[in-house]
Amino acid sequence: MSESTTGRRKNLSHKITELLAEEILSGKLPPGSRLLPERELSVRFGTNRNTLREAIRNLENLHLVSARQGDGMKVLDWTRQGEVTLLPWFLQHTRDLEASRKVVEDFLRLRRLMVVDVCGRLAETAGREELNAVLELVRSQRGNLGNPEQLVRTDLDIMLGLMRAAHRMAYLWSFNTMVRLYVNAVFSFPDLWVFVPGYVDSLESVLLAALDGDSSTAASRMDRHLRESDRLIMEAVRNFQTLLE
Amino acid sequence: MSESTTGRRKNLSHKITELLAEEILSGKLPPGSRLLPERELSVRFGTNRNTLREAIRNLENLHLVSARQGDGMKVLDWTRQGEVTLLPWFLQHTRDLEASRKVVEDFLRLRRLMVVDVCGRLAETAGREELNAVLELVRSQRGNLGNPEQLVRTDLDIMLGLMRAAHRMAYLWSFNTMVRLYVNAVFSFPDLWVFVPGYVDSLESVLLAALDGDSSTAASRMDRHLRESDRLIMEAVRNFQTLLE
DNA sequence: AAGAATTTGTCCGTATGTATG
DNA sequence: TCATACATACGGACAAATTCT
Repeated sequence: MSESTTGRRKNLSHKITELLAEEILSGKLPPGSRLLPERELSVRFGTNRNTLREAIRNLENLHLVSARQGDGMKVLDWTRQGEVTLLPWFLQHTRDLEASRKVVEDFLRLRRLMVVDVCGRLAETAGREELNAVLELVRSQRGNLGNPEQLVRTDLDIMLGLMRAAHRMAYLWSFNTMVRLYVNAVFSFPDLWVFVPGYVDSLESVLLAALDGDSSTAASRMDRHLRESDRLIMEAVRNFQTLLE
Repeated sequence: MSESTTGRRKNLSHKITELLAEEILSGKLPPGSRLLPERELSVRFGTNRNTLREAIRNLENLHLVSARQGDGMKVLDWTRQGEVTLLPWFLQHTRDLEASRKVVEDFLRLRRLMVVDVCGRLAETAGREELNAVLELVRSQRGNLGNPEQLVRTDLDIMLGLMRAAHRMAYLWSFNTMVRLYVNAVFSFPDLWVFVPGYVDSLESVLLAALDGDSSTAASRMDRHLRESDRLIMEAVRNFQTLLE
């Protein structure tokens, strides 16, 4: 399912995955309902069993359906059993604006928790060179103020840089997964490219505190920064959703 | 890759995935090195191209390798670009005990961050019936004190129950992913089935605070509980690793 | 600059195994 | 016991992208 995060050309099985995911996430195929057998589905979509099975496997990886040998395929209760990779699919196919707003809100909140936690031990885990490298990245943002897309892109790099600097692989890998899910969404909606006033100064002060050996100050500054940033983003989301109605 | 989380029989492509992952994670195939072409690899593993491509796709999903049409396949810098799903693979194939210890530590820490955060708004987001259901689950643990495996299993259910009760899909789905990665590891090592003294009382007091409308007390209690629990688990990990040396 | 060689991407058809009801 | 339905594996053909000559 890395196709959903990269911008690659879509193959047939991916298109079928989207069609079936749409039917499931929109409620047309509710949890518990059974899918047609593979052979019949492959006829319905005008393809062969192998290609269709590709699509089924994608749906299984999203925990949208489960297939049992000898039995058949049924739709799972994805609201309870879904995987994190389901997030972009959900946002794309649901028509429940309130639910998708909550998903974005929680997603930002998770990001904040992780980043702030990492900042809280930055001085102990990161080397000065690494911190300086991120600081330089932050300062380079002054030159990007006229280029929103570059601003967003570098902002993600800064967060990733902090994760890398902290040398916590589990955090970095979890963050990688989240960022990859997020990046497509954020680049699809320029309306959400929102930055707080004093953006560069805020982040700069975080790095300076860390370089000063004061992790807890770094953490509290990052917390304040992200809370404000997330608040603006959620405001933008609401405005954007209002336009859709 | 759901095969790695479920206990299904391993097919050929999965075995090939493990062989190649082992070579990569052990450093035999370092980042930047190129893999043999698909056709040659399929011969080397005594299979056909399609089955081998299955394995390659698994490695791509783990962000261990990338394949480019017309070019070839190369090993990625997985320490920087790995996905969260790489965690169990890393733990299984690395021989770096210190690194794997840190991974487990961070994993537990992530769990704590998420669970505590959810507890911090439990009274506002969860219904009384849901909280009572989790409370009942907690109390049922008294009857499982002689059955460690059931204790572990229900402990996971309690955490998942809290996530569900809070009605935050992004949290629940992220947590689902983490739990599924964790569950195999934890059930493979009974040495790590460690529970703090007063386990049931601790969790009970969390739920009672939430039912009392006091989310912040619930959160701080859960924080204390998980810090102590994680500390014991890490101690068990260290003891276990000492035996391996 | 053009074309040949190499390599992955996509899709199809088929045969056989295995779990389920 | 038997039919059904998914699971696995193999082989082949052609398309598309890249690299090299």
